[in-house]
Amino acid sequence: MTAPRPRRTTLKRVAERAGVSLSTASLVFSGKGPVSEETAARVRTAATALGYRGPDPVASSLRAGRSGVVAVVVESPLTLALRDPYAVQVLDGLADELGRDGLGLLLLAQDPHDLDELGARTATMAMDAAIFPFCGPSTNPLVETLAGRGIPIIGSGAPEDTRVTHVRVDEAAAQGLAVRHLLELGHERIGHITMPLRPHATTTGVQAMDVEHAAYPDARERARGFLALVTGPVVQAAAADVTEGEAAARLLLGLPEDERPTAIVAQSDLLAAGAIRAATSLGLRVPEDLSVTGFDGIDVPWLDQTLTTVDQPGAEKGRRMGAMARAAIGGDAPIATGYDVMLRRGTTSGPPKRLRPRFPSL
Amino acid sequence: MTAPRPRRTTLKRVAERAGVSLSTASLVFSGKGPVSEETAARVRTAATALGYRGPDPVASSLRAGRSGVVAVVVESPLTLALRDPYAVQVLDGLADELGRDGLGLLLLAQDPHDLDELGARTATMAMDAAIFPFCGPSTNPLVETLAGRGIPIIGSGAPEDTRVTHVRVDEAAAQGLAVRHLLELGHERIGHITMPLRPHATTTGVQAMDVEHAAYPDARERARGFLALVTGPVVQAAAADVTEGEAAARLLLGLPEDERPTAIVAQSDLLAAGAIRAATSLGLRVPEDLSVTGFDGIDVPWLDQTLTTVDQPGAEKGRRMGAMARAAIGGDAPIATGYDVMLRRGTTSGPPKRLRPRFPSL
DNA sequence: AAGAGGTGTCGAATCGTTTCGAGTCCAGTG
DNA sequence: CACTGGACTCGAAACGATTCGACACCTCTT
Repeated sequence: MTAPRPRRTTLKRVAERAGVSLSTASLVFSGKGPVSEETAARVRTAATALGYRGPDPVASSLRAGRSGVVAVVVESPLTLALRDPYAVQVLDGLADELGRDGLGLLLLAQDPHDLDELGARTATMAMDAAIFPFCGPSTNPLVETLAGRGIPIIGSGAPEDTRVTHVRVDEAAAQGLAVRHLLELGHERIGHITMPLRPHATTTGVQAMDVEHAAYPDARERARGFLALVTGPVVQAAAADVTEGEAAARLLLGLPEDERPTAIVAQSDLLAAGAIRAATSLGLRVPEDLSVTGFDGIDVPWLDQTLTTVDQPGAEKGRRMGAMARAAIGGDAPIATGYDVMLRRGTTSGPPKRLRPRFPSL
Repeated sequence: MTAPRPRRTTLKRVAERAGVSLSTASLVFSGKGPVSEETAARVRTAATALGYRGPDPVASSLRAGRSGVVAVVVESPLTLALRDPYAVQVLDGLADELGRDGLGLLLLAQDPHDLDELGARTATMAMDAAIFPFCGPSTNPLVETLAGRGIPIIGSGAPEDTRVTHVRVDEAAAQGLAVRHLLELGHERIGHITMPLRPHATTTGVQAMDVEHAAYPDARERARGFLALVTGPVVQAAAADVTEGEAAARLLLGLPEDERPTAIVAQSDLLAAGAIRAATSLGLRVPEDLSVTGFDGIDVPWLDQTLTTVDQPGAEKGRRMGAMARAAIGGDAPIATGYDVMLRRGTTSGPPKRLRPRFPSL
């Protein structure tokens, strides 16, 4: 936003040179009105001669009252958010769907240490809609700014605000699918690894109360879904990645043997992968000694197993949000929709091994 | 681009209501000119009363001749491109640097099956500069469109075009670092795994000629760097990911024992990780039976080893390109720059095991 | 008291399109 | 021949801001 740009060739100059009116020249480029082939050719020749670069998108936008840009807000540094293949899937579906309407995807990464910086940009960047596609915090100051500008906002559960139209998954029920599966297999001691419950989380055991006060709705709902079915130890991971998943699992597996869970329900596939690593390095076999379930249904090609997981097609979710944004831009009031997920059985869950029963059978 | 939007409150109406001129009202919001506190208050009151949402970014852009948007072109579906943590690092650095100037990052994913679709968007979206941050094809039709619009273009080696200003790494020399390292350790049979040499590549052995005709400059240059120092089997991976890296390595390790490489130079860390998996599953130990080197220097937390790799700080590279875009927008002619990388020794390389010497020592 | 130097305010021009309504011209119809 | 209806073209009015230069008006100097 500094030096002045060299003046560009304008449509007006082209029109003058071609000896037609500005309006006619415009018609030639937009192809909207009837223009004789001869005139059109003259205009095109003039354009080429003058090095005209086509209608200025900004001017078109001003006239059209629409910029063709949809903001996608990522509530953390990209390196963190996009570490998860699931997030990338969502983004891909989103980009694809927006592309269908010729809409551009403006990627806004929100630095948790400097929220205001992004606020300024959200206030001054041209956009027709905004999307919060990931499990971000339940409240976000950007919503205020955006809603204030009259920009339609789409989210997936978060932020929790009436001005945000959601693509909603019943996270609690979804997580419950995995727990039920383990219960049916006969597990009695099940541990849970949550995604971060709030910014700057640490990997540590948490209580039901911490869950209730979580800042991130997705993590909270999944944990609620877990706690609704069983009482078991819950550990929060500092980040939804393999390293922290492993650390969290070590906490659970470090319990005395008769308290140690025979199954771990992780809130994401990456966390589950970490749990499997922890088990392996402790000499536990999966699923014989420990069952593990994930969430998302991503590819984990470097894992030797197929995860039992709650399958949540990310690309489809992204597309759904993209379609909602399109609708909102088209002037339709966006409609919140639900979304179904399914349990997919893999090789990482099985019946528990009954070891050293406390009360030997008679 | 369909229904008309409801009219928004304009600055003009605010000015009228506040009883001041349009120019004064503008001054209040931009904070540029001297305005008495009293007048400013009146304007702000009027704005609130009318629900004025602040200056329209599009109108400002038109006036300023600048949109504040930088396009970032990804030459493949996002799921492919962002699978690589290195790419994400670059993107992160880029976003960060652009953010400093309040610039937005417009993410454009180019579907290899429908190049024209993106062409239309590049032609009609507002942007002040464009960046090709990844190892894309050496020629790209978008360059024509963008250059034709007079938009400055930044790239990292690709596309190879005089209208693109590059942040250049001597890829051949960089890859040579890894090869030299292995030669110094005493390896004599070294294999090479390349990233895809062209769109729609398959995992298969390739010849020097294929390398020379590669469509992707980065892969080509690295392979050249390899071939300049040793003659060894070269296998192309269909994608720069773990799965294809493993498949490619199997091809190399399937050679008869006395031709089988004792070391593999991979063009990316993900490929190297795949190679290590292949070795492990074949019962070969790394580095005792096989040395493996990567390229990029990313975190591979699920690997039990530390990769020996050519360290190429991605965030820094992204920042560099972002800074160049900023400069170009500021009106400075962008200057191509070079970039240094270093070999980082890890635990995946060591001296070769001398097995069954053909000429037993006397 | 005249001139210098600030403040605060305003009018008008400009940014580069798109689109609406009206007007011209000409061929076809009754 | 008068009239209707296309096909084509045009002028002018938006779209919503920013900014330059001019103009008051006031307060200090000298």
